[in-house]
Order: sequence, then structure tokens, then C-alpha cells
Amino acid sequence: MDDKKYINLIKSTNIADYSDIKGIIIIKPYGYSIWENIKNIFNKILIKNNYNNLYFPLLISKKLFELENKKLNIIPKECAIVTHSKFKINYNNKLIIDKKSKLNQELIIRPTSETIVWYTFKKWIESYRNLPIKINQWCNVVRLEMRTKFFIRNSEFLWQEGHSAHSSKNEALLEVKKVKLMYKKLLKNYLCIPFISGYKTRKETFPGAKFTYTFETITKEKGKSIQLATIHYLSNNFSKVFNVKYTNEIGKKVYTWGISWGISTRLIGAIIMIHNDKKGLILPPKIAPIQVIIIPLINNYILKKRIFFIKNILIKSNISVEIDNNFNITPGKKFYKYDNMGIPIKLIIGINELKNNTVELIRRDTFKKYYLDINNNIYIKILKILSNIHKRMYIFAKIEMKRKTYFVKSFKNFKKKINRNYGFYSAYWYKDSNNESNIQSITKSTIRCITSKSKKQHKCFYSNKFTNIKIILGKSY
RNA sequence: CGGGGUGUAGCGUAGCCUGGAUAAUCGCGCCUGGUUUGGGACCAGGAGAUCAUAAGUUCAAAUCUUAUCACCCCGACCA
Repeated sequence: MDDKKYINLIKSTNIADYSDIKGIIIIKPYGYSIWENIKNIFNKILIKNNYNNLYFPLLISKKLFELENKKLNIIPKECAIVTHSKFKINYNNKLIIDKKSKLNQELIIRPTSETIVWYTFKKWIESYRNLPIKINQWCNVVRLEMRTKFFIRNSEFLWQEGHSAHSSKNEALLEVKKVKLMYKKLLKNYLCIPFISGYKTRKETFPGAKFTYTFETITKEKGKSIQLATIHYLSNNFSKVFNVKYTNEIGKKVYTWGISWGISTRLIGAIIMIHNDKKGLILPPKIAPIQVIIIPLINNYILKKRIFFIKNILIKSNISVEIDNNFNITPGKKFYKYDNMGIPIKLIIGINELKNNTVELIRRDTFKKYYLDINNNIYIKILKILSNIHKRMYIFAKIEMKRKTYFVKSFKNFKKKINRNYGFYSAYWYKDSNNESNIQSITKSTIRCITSKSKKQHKCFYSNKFTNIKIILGKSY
């Protein structure tokens, strides 16, 4: 999918629109319900894993950022900074900042919330009995990026950020494992997104973290990489910054351990880029705002009753269903519209179906037609088809990702190949940040993650030194 | 933030190089009436544009010049 198609698809499906500020978008109802569905699903996963939702403030004081900067060397580079509180009108009748209203201290619109979270943890944590603390918030964050793209890189985006504090290193590391499973479940079982996962190189790791674990996928046609989710193992970096110590079982004061992790509305971008065809978007059934659209072909009282009958059956089975009763538009046009929107199932009823007590069903993914007997528990068949669509979407996306995953032994070979085809390139690599920078500047691609360590030693594809580290390279958005 | 491109009705566009007369082409969409409705219907009529913004050149600017803003593409930055 080229970029123009991507933008047109988002606009024509009413998922989102531009605002008047660069990189800041309006998420329209159809797009927002996709996000709400993701939220609802993930909230259930969060509850199961003993996380509580809460809310931290949008504005963070510069004072706290300074603490962080001193110890961890985190310099917020693309933040929006609030400096004044008033406007006045000048001689041209234009609004200008009232310089008298300059704030005593600059406020920063959160680019992420570790700062305020750990400032707060300091107040909450005294004893080992207070631990672990496991919290999550759904909010917006602002990062004024130079180059933006719908959902993939916005200046403001919605996300989920999980934070936890633990009494031991092992417990924190165990939590990383748990979150990995949470994300794997969401991506595979709900969003039909295949991925590779692994550790970021030091260069790509969040500055406040000991390591960053990442989930990456590639887009359908282009094969560009998209980061889907991240988990940062913070070790006790932040607890040292904010002096978050607790008294342990033997009365000693020790630092706490932490992790933080997030997924954002970028997932919507990933879904669009992965699940589409010539006719438009194909939404994974479990997050589709409308799973079944019923299209009556004639405006008729008996048919109307029949449709409500079907709708009620489906609603009872928790299938989200809508009826298109607009007879000013011809059926063909409706079919194209709903195909473009990616609605998994269309149910069509006309004279023939009414006579035969059937309904015609068309799958969005394969366009295969089924005729269902309406007196024979149609919801069972529909649930089954929804689940088949899900499975097929995941498998196809996975095959596509595998097809675009190559193994390279030499840098020469890699350079040649990535120029022709983007994708995932796996290789053995000897850890060296200078080499990493060279690889990036020569090929315009980055090390997406370190996927595994083999038992045997292999030659590094770049330096020929022996190594057991296997990486995935790719060109990212 | 550097390089390139674009900005004309709700959307997509023609016109711009080579300035011209009532200031604007075509398609989609929208409104009214009628016939239609099984994979993008048709006929008739209608509404809708300070040509991104600002300044300049000129008798005359959508068209030329400059600045600003936004968007797109390619870099650097980044979830």
C-alpha cells in the first residue's frame, strides 16, 4: 500500500482526518471505536493480570525533568512546553502572548509519564508490604515530531502506559515476561498481527531503561517495519532518581525495581497497513466496530420484521450488527462502501431470501457466499465464520511476513537486497555501536531487534567477527 | 530542521509555463422532482469557490515575484 492510498483509505473510511496542526489528527467515530475495542480487550487482559487503571496529570513540572536529566541523561527533545498563561490583543487586533503572564516554572506536556509516576511511587512505597504496585493509564501524550504520518507517527497520540514497581530484580523481570504474554495475546488473538520480538540494541533502548523489549511487524506491500509495542525494564534507574526505597523483611532500606510498557494508536495504522486489499480495509473481526452489516434490498414491511428478528438474534450473541435502511443508494454502492470499511460480514436479504427463509452472507476476506437458513441458529454459523476470518487473516499476514523475511550472511548481500526489497533481514551480528551507525547510514535501515542468541558461534555479517547474536534489520516508518 | 513537490467547491481535478474580457474546467458528492434498486443507476433542474494566507509587480493576477502557513515525498529525529 503506498502512502497516498493509505491516507485516502483513512479518509474514505471515516477513520480519521487532519486537524489544523501538523501531525495532530482527529480520530473520527469509526476510527475511535476501533481504538475503544482495543482498549476494552486490553483492559480485560490488564484486570486479569492485576493491573489497576488510574490517571496521571498531563502537565509535568520542569523540576522533575531536571532530576531525571541529571541522573539518567534523558533530554526530552520533542516536547511541547507551556510557558505562559495569558493572551492579550495588540494594535493589529491580533492575539499575542502576554509576557507578564510568564509562569514561574515551565510545564511540559507529558511525552511519557515515568517522571510523575516515580515521583508518586516515592509517596506510596514505604514497606515491602506495599509492593508490587501495578498500574496502567490510558491517555494522550505529545511528542512534536518533525515528520508525521497518520497513526504511525503523530505529534499527539493516544496510548496505554503500564508501570510497575517491584521488590526484587527477579520479580521485575518476571513482570516483563508477563507483559510480553499480554502483548502477544493482544496482537495475535485479537488484531491478527504477526510479529517478531526481541531486545533493542543499546542505541535504540529507552535512555532510562536497562533494556527495551520490542514487538515489530512489517507492512503488507512495502515491507516497512512498524514498532507495535515496547516494554522497558527500568531496573532501579528511576527509583534511584526519585529515591524510591522500601524497608524489606529484615528492616533494610533498599531500592525498588520497575518496568514500563506501552501500545498506542499506532496499532490502528499497523492494522490498516497489514489488513487491506484492492477493495480497501479488512478489519480483524474482534475489533471491528461493525462485525455484520445487514443490507435489505427492498423496502418491505415483512422484510423489515425479518431483519429485526435476525438483528436481535445476533445482538444476543454479542455480535455487533447494523442495518443499512437507506434506499436512496443502490445495493452495489453499499457493497463497495462496506467492503472499503472492512466490515467482516455482509448479510443480504431480498425477495429470494424472504421466500426461501434464508439470508445471503458474504465474507469480506474471501468474498465467498453462503446461504444461511434463518430458522437454523444462524448466529452459530456467523460466529464460526467470524472466527474463520480471524484465523485466515492472521495466517495470511504471517505468511506474508515470512515471505518478506530473508537471511543474509554478508553486508554486501544485505545492501543489495534491501535496496530492492524492504522486509525483515535476519543476520548474525557482533555488537558494536559504531558498526550499527555505519549500517544505518549506508543502508538507511536499522536493527529492529536482537531476536536470539544461538549456541554456536557465527561470523558477523558486517565485521566477520565471531558472535552468537542474531538480529533482524529493516527499514522503518 | 535540510532538500524536492503541492495547495483551485465537501472530495478529486483542468487552467498556471506564455497574465486579459461575466473570475474558473470536468468527475464524484450534496439539494429538488421523477424513474430505478441482486456488485459503484438514469433523466431533468439546482446550490456550492474571497483560486491557502499576506504583500508586491501590472491598466489587468488563480497565472509572475517575495514572505508566511499547511500538507505530501526523501533525509536527520522518533512510539
